[in-house]
Amino acid sequence: MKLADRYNAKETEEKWYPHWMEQKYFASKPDDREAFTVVIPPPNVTGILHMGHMLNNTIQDILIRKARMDGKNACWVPGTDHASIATEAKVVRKLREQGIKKGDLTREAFLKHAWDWTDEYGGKILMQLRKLGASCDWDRTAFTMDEVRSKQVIKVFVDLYNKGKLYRGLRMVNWDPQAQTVLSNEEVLHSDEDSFLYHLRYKIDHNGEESAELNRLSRKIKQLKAEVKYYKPNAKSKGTYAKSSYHSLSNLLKKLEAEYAAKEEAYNWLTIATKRPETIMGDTAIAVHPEDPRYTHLKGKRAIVPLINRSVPIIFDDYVEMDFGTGALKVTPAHDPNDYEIGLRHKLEVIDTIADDGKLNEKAQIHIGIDRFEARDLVKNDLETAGHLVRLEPYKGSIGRSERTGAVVEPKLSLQWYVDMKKIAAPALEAVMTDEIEFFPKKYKNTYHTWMDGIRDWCISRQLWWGHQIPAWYYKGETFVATNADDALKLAQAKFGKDVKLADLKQDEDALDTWFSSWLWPFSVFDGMESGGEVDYYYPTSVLVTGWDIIFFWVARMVMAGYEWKGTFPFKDVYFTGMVRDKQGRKMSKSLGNSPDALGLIEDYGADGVRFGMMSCSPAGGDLLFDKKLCEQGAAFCTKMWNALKLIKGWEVADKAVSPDLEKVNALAAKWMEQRLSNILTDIESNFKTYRLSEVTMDLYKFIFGDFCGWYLEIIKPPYGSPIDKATYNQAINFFETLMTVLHPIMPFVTEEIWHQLKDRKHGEDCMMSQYPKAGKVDAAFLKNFETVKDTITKIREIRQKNQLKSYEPLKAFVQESASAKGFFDIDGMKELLQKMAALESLDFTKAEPENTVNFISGTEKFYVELNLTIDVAAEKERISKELDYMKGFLVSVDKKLSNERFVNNAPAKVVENERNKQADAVAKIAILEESLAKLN
RNA sequence: GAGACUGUAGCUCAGUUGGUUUAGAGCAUUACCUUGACAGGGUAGGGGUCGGGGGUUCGAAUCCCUCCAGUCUCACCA
Repeated sequence: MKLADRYNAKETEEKWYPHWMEQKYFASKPDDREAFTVVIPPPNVTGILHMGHMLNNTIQDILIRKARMDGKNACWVPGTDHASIATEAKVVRKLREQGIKKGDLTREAFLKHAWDWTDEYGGKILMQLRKLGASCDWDRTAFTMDEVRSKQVIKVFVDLYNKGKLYRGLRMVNWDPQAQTVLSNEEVLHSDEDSFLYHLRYKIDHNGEESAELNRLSRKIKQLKAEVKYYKPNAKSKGTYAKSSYHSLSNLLKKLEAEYAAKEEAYNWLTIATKRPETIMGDTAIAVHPEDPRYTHLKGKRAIVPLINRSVPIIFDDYVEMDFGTGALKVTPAHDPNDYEIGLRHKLEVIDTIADDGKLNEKAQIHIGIDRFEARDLVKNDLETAGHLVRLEPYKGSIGRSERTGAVVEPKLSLQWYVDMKKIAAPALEAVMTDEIEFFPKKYKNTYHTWMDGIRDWCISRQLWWGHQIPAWYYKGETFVATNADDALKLAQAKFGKDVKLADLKQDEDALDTWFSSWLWPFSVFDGMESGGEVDYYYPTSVLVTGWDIIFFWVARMVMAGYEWKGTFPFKDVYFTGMVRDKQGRKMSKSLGNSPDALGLIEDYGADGVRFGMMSCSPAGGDLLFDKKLCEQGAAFCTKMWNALKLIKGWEVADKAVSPDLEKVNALAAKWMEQRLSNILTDIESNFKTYRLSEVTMDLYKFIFGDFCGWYLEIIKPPYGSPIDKATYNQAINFFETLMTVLHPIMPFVTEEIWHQLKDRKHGEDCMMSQYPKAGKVDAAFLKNFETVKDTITKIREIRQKNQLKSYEPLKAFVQESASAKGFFDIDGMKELLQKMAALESLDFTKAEPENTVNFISGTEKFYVELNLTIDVAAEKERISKELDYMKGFLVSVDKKLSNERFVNNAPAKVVENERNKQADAVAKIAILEESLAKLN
């Protein structure tokens, strides 16, 4: 069969993926092999594939395919999560477009819509993963809200509650007014934003009590005014005395008036600074620092909240920073976590002035029904009009926004469910710190440590319907937590007697945070709460591949869940991928429009091209700057391999080579290939162990492009029109086959295709299921010699190029006779190889420098190439001098080391010996060069 | 405010416990070659005082200190 002229990625992909599926290669059942398990970070069920998914799923697929080829029972479990906030928002929006309000629907009706939506769009992303070549066990596809997973989520909730590690409490929470749900701390993103610090003055309420000092001043001013009037110059006044009295008195009056104004301000007014003037209607105190001298006189006093004229106490609390703002703080316990704490300490009233939707409520008294940000401007205007706005100071401060909706988070007092994290965090922290679970890269241990150390309770209830409804039932102020309503009823009856009926119990309306289901993922996908089933075989999983951005959301919590319910870690290794950025280093985002269409890329460059592109730019852990060019390079790599296949398959095969010399050359090349293969396999194994997959990718790229195609195939390529010998042909096919196996995990499609083209295969014989080769022994001396011959060839090519000789023009060459040179050319095929590759018509030993030649050193040998043209003596001299200088400099540095007694005494023997060899080499080369130079003079 | 990380060729990065030629790769670039697998090719070359300064050491891109520049994470300063 004739091979296609060009490699067709699309055709290949459409051929092999279904074939692998039919053969059930992706499926895994427990057996007596070692398990290699990976659970997919479940993407949002209604999401679409983006670059981040491409990256981390490519990595997972590479690891899984490699493990499978290593003879392990590889199991990659796919699935999706229900993404409660995001999905609910999408469904709500869609309903609104149809003119349906969520509030008008019952929970059941709404959930029906949500399930319809999920069924329609759900799992699309998993179909897209197949295009990438992902070898997931699709029969195991799980969903965080399917029956098996839901059952476990509920069980976990009940279990934690019964163990006292879960509680319901009234706390200051992060409220998302847009999604109208509470959020966990991790779902709030803080960033600095420009705003203002409003300086507002509150009137001090002295309860009718007057200031003696002010009264005294006031009286004085009155007197003075009268005097000033008396001395006011007019027609009758005469003399300088009157005039000067008038001036000094009126100056004094001015001073006193100013003093009065300042004293009056200080006595009657108190200025505070706030970012949120719209919350003053919820103020229930003003706080100052107990040791602030500016405010000591205010002990026991009260202040009047502007606009609504509420009298609130002035309290003293050392939370207040004296040097921030004005040193005085308005206290609004309902709308600020710190104020809430202060409120608790001072038993302050909590007045909640903002409704769930972010609009002011009737408690605010003014601007009711206006959104908080609009209200901010309105209140500011009101305050300005009423003379309470002292000044506006531009201010940059941290603002918390909802990760999902982007809405500014509103602190709010609310009754919610929490996991008591301190009670489950300890083993999870230790596991990572002691490397029982190993992080790649290591630096994330730190991040993890900091977070775990200061861990705060996890708010898990959400005011949403799309999710697992909280299994808590309420009756007469009591809470009954059970896996189902009947069990809850039993609990209630045990407490309140048999008269309690199911209808009397009211189940909590809220749903659970999505992460409360995904943190069970490594065992819930195997229905693994209880042991005895498959979970015993597959758990703990081998490695988790995920972005570092969800280290707290997901990774840390999975570790905790693993220890809590399975008594051990959920995964042995964690490989954190970086974020995919564009080539300018910007985050990929919809608004920037810099995020390439993932499927479009596959369309353009083939799945293998894209996989190569992703891998060649992804150092472990670092962010990767994605450039389409790398995919292009990947696609070109496929073409290169395809062309190599065409070359080999195009050869005519004979029993023997055209000459015995060529057979020797081919045998030598085969030996070299074998050695290099062992060499690279050793590197690949160690790089796989440390997840340096971009190294593996690049090493293979260079090896196949350079060593295999550039050298090996060029060496064995038969002369034009001649056949190749059968042995060499088979070797070449075998090497190629091995290379396809080695590359398969990274580029599965092209390797499968070429692997099949290389030999006739039986049905069910496939590259993806073949065994990954193992490294053999490496003969370092041999490899070094081969490098020397390659170097010699290169140098002869260089001479040709410099002298503008054609690459095929035959040349005569000589080598300086010496023991080492003899040894070198004793290697079978070495001489013939050099002659073939450098197009030499002859290669002979010589004792003296032949006429008309230029020379060079390769390894420790001196070579001469005869040129039938006049040699540019000056240029030659310059070239040799340059090399001589380099060698001399080099020798100096080596000599310096060796003449240093402390080096010789302290450095390891191997290092010293190495230096001695370098020295000897350098001395020999310098001698040769000097001799050549002398000849030219 | 606290902490972490990074700084090596035009770009993106390797450089694995300090010693394998006085620093490597891919891409880009330059010159040349190219009817014999491959212009998505071949051959060769240029390009870096390893952010600056100081120190430890026989020896530093690698360890320590300091400064500079950048990135990120965490944190309740109104």
